[in-house]
Parts: sequence; C-alpha cells; structure tokens
Amino acid sequence: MTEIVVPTDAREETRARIEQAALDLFTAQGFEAVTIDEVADAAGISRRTFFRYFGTKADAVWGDFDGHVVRLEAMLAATAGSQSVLASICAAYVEVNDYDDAALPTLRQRMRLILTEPALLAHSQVRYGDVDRVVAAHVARRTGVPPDALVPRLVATSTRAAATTAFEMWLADVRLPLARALHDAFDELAAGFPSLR
Amino acid sequence: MTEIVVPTDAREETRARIEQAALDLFTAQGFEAVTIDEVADAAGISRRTFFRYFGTKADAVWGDFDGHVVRLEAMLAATAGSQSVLASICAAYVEVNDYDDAALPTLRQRMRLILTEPALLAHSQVRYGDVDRVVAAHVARRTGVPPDALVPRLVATSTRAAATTAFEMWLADVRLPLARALHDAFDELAAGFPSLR
DNA sequence: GACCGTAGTGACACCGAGTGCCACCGGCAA
DNA sequence: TTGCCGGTGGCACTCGGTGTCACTACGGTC
Repeated sequence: MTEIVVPTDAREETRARIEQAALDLFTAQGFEAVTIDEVADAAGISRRTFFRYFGTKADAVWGDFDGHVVRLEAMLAATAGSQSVLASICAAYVEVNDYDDAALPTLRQRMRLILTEPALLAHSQVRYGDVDRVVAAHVARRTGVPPDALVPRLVATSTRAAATTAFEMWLADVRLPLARALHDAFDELAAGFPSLR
Repeated sequence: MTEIVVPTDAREETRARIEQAALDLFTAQGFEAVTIDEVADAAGISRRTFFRYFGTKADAVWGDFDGHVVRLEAMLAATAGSQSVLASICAAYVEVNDYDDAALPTLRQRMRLILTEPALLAHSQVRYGDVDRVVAAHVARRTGVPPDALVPRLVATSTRAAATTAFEMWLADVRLPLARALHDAFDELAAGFPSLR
C-alpha cells in the first residue's frame, strides 16, 4: 500500500516541480507519449519517488483537486438561503474557480489536457464523482430529500455538466471570462433551455 | 497495431462467449480482481485472442456500444419536428433503450458494473463522448446553431447526465421501469427543476 | 560523541494491461 | 499437391503501478 504523505515545507517544492515538469511534458508531447521515467528525470527524482507524490500518472495533472472539492463544499455551505438552489450552486462554482490572473495559464494548461486527452478525460469521471456527491448533499440539505433521490443526483450531475461545458467554452475563447461562461451555462440550465423555445 | 476484425457468422458466437465469461467473472469477483488470462481461460481462448475481439479489458463490458450510438443517431434523425428538442432527445433515449425483458438481466449486470467499478466509470466518459457528439449535432440541426456552440453542447451533456441518473435510479429500484426513469429525469431537466421552486 | 527512531529516497523485483511479431493450422482455390 | 489467407497461440517487450529493502539525513537522548 503506497501512502500519499502529508506535505511539509520543502516537500511542497518538490511536488510543485514534479507537477510542472509533468504538465510541460504532457503539453508538449501528449499524455500517453510521455513515460513516468521521463517525468521523473525532468523533475530530478526517481520513478519510485514520483509515485510517492502522485498515486497515478493522471494525478500529476490534477493538482490539489481534493482541496478544490473541500473549498467547494465550504462555499456551498456558506451560500445564502435566500437565493435559489441552482443559483447557490452556480455562485459556489464561480467562487471556487476565481483564480487570479497569474494562475490562469497553468489552469488553461491543466484543463486543456484534462478535456483533450482521452486517458485524462476518463480519469476525470472519477474525480467529478466527488464533486457530485458534495453538490447532491447540498441540494438534499436545501430541499429536505435524501441525497440519493432523483433531484439531488440530477441537479448534481447536470450542474457539473454545465460547469464542464462552460470550461470548454472558456478554453475555446481566450476572451471569455470563466465566471461569465459559468453564468451563461447555468442560466440556460436553470431556465430549462429557453432558447429551444 | 491491433485490428478489431469484422464479425462473421461463427465469430460472433466466440465474441458472445468471451463477453458473457467476462461479465460473469467481473460481477462475481470485481473488475480489477479478474485478469485477462482468467477471462480467456473461462472463454476457452488465449489471452492474445481476447485482444483480437476487444481492444481493452473494459470494452468487454460494453458490448456493441458503437451500434447503440448509431441507432440513437438514427432515432434522433427520425423524430418528429413537431415535438420540442428535449422531448425528441428523450424519445430517442427511451426508444434506443427499449430492450425486451429477456435482455434486461444482462443489461442490469452491464450497467451495475459500469456505474460501480471506478475503472469502468472512468472508461465510460470516453464512450459517452460519442453520444454527446451525436446529440449535439441533432440539437444544432434543429436550432440552426453550430454544434460546438453553448446550447448544443450543454443540452448534450446535461441530457446525458439525466440519462445516466435515470439508469442509476433504475438500477436501485427493481420495480421502476427504465422508460419511466428516463421520462422522470427528462421532465425535471426540461422544466428547469420545478421541485426546487 | 555514540545511540536511537523516523522521514525521504533510490534500487530492485514483480504483476497486469496492452502490443508487435512470428509460427502454426485450417480451409479453399488453382 | 501447392499456395494463399483468416484466425489463432506463443513469446517477448513496454509501461503503469506496487511492495520491499537498504541507505542517508536529521533531531533528540543518554
């Protein structure tokens, strides 16, 4: 059993170095074409050590996604009861994805890989499952139905579908702000696709 | 390069035998716990031959999903222009999943694996991408916007999310007909989640 | 200073998925 | 019979991922 160790001071620097090396190599040559040995070499560590920082090859692309989910959960819990459930989810998604400009290039790099490379797209389903559970729990809390009932599950999966689509639109158009893309997608969804008449 | 060969008469029987062996072993012991060698042994073929029928271990679970997508596409094309776009997608989903009772146990087995086993859940994302493209093209045709615009993409991903959720509800409740589960989910989605007020 | 435990690392061996290559066997046409 | 050809099995190899062990560095404790 391989343990992912708790990050300490200097350790975080190594982790960041591996992550950046992986991101750069994957972007340049494609995810499948790069071996773990090459990433490890580029980061100045051994192959075995790579797996002490990231459980799988795909994990190196996702950064601290667990933290991301935890933040989303906190933001959902902090939303005002006065706004609609869908609006609260949209607000949380926007807030949790409110990166400052310096972080945007890396985010683009990350998301382009995740949405483009089949192996990473596949892996994303597992990660998004965590998001769905958090959102479904929020909807269940707000509506008073069990989290595994139709509406919480459906709201969770379809809002996540909306967020993913928003990311795709954001990726395709450099001038479209992420928050705007998210709002556009959520507005369509919340209104039952009014543009379809 | 391994080619997936065209099915001929007796060949299809071997394929079915491998598929059933795989389904049974995966159900009994879990997807990860079963090796290709074991599936090959159970099906009376060699490991190498397994990969001549199925490109990956996961593919053995999916059956003829490409044909499924082709049928969905045909049904979308055949829907009446008089009903709403969402209704036409729902109708196509219901029709393409209208299995006769004898096929239901295998479908349950298949879907339980796909929705339960992380590796298969991951693989599903790639398969669903094909579905999304077909649905987005249909929406684009009906609305006159490009298939990579927001609405076609969003409708494709969120209807697929609805269908997946419907499958989950169907799996969890033996007495719920699949068509009913699909309609319930699509109704919620089309109305912008009225139960959220 | 010698003695510890502990965290991080590298090296090695191993497993399983997937692929390329070649040799074999059956049927079938010339 | 000969030669071709589709399907197959065996083999070797790559690569992702895991368990194990030995080495080093460091921070106390006596």
